[in-house]
Amino acid sequence: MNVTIYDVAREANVSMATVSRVVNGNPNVKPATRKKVLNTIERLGYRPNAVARGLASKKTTTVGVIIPDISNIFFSELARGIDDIATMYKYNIILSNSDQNKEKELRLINTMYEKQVDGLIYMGAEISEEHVQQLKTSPVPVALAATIDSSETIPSVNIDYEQAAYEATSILIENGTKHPVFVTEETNSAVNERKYAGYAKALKEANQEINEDFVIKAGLSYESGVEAAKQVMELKDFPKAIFSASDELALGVIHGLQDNGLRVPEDVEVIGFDNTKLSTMVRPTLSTVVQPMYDIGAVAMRLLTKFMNKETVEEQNVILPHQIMKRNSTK
Amino acid sequence: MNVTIYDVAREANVSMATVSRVVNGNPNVKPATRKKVLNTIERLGYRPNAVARGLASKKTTTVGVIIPDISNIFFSELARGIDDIATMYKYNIILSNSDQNKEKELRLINTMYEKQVDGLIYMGAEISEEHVQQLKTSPVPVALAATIDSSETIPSVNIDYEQAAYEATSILIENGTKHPVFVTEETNSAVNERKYAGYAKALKEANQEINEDFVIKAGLSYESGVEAAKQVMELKDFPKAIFSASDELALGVIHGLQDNGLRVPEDVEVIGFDNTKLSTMVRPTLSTVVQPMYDIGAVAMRLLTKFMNKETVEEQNVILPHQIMKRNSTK
DNA sequence: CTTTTTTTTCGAAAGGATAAAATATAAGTA
DNA sequence: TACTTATATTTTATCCTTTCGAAAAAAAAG
Repeated sequence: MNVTIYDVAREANVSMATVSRVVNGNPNVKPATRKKVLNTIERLGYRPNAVARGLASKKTTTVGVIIPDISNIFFSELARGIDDIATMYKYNIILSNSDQNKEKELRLINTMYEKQVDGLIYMGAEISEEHVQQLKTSPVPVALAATIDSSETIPSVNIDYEQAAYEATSILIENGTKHPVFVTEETNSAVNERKYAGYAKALKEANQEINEDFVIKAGLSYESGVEAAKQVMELKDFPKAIFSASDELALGVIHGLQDNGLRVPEDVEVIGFDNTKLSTMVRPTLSTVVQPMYDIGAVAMRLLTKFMNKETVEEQNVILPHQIMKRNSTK
Repeated sequence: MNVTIYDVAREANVSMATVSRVVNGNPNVKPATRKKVLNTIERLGYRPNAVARGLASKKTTTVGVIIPDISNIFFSELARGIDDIATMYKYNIILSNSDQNKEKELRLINTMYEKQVDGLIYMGAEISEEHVQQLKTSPVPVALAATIDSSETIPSVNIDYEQAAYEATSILIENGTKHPVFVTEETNSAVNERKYAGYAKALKEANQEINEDFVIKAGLSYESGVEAAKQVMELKDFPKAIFSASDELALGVIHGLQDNGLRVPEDVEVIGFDNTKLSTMVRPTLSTVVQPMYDIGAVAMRLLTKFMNKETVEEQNVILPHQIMKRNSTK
């Protein structure tokens, strides 16, 4: 049926091993032989079977990518960074959505192992003990991207969320709002905790006792942001500045405010987080914390290649630089 | 090193075949034996090797997905639909970005074949003769998603782009603009041609001679939209209505207009295409053609499963219904 | 208690490559 | 020319399952 390496070997009058060497670009092949084999391959339309190769070599040149939701603009940007570097190093990615569902996450990790991926990139909010257990006993290298496990035992690539949140909040305080509102995702993740910590730190530094009414737990979506804006307006004497844990939420917040006749930034300032493409797609354009999503994905994948090649890695927990991008939603 | 089916067989005092049957849920196993094997599997921590299985069974339960750019909100939504249905049918997806680069596309198709995917979902703008050739001689089923090959010989899932564009344009005409502007992507794809055809049809029906100055070729991005808005404003006596070939472009157009003091929809109406999440994330909210991206992906994947199961398929070229969502960017 | 039928289980052959050891050929040196 | 050394090539084993025909065991029938 299908043309195999054996067919090529027979037709070219060489052994399978020689064909294999030609296919894999091994230099130990006499030019004349190489040419002969190449011709035969061409003539028969031979296409190497990566599955057979994977079984024999124990390498699939495939890495698993577990992602909360690829249709989310934040994660899709990360995924793009991952895939570009994967391609650069000749890997393909098996991508699966977890919806941050613990069962599904654990199952997916196992599926990836079954599929014999050479490495795994994992993204997710809550890293439970079971997660750590399963990832630490992995048969292949693992790297977390934009994901924190509190034990810090698994290689990862992130920014300094606490510091970033601290800076963002501080800007609002400096601009004159004593106690800004924090609109956060209600997900119970280490990343969120750190953002909160940074927010709290800035308040403390300004000698503000933290008021939990000013911490609004919202969903992940734009609509939750609109909703959150309403909640903010219901606060009596509500603060004139809002720090949002994501850009999408921030957009919702801005529109929620505008829909109720408030002006941004004149009446209320808003600062976002992530610097997704969305941040330039609003009016006013969104001031935000630049989290280099693409780079996080790319660096995580690069890190993974190092592990897969058994290169030595100096620092397993990479912190990428962030910055604050001031646009027009803040003064 | 690794626990294999052979180890399990030995420890459980059965043959490999029996273990295999247990693992695959084959009913022809005595309950007592099943239990014994299951215990051994548990005890040894056996995990089936999907690569070996793939080689032996010639099925990898993996499908290839070639996508222009996963970080694009339109495609990531499609991808999500694909993955959800794939998961439902126990497939995993190998996802690769093509950037609509012909070389890369052709190379990726080949890579997918090498990896022995059980099927392939392809998305891309320009389907050349070579593409058709390579896809038609595929060793596995193929389905196009939101992608048209003019020969219509490859199974596909789309909406009726011409009709949709016709309807969108007609609305603008009915609202009082004799000859709306069409801001389109400059990519030379069959989908774009059909959108143009629909636009032209609506004009013709309104007895308007088509003015090519009113057809503006832009890039794919938001920024191109902003740019396009400027071009529109430079047209003397420019039309008061714009039909944009995508939502992202439309957002750019709206903001480009607003940044120059024009009001939407009072001064200029804008209608988009796709109904991505973006369409509700602008002010005014965007009237647009609803293209069910998620469903297109899902249906394409479903179609593919039918082919992979060798089920008979009534219609290979599926046309999903579209609709017009009127929001606030039109009167 | 045979014989027949049905249900379980086994053994061995694929499946298509790679990898390590062994052999053959070519080139270099004394 | 004979002997090393280096370069090419072949041989054989292995990777881990599934699959299928055959054997064994169990259940049903006579």
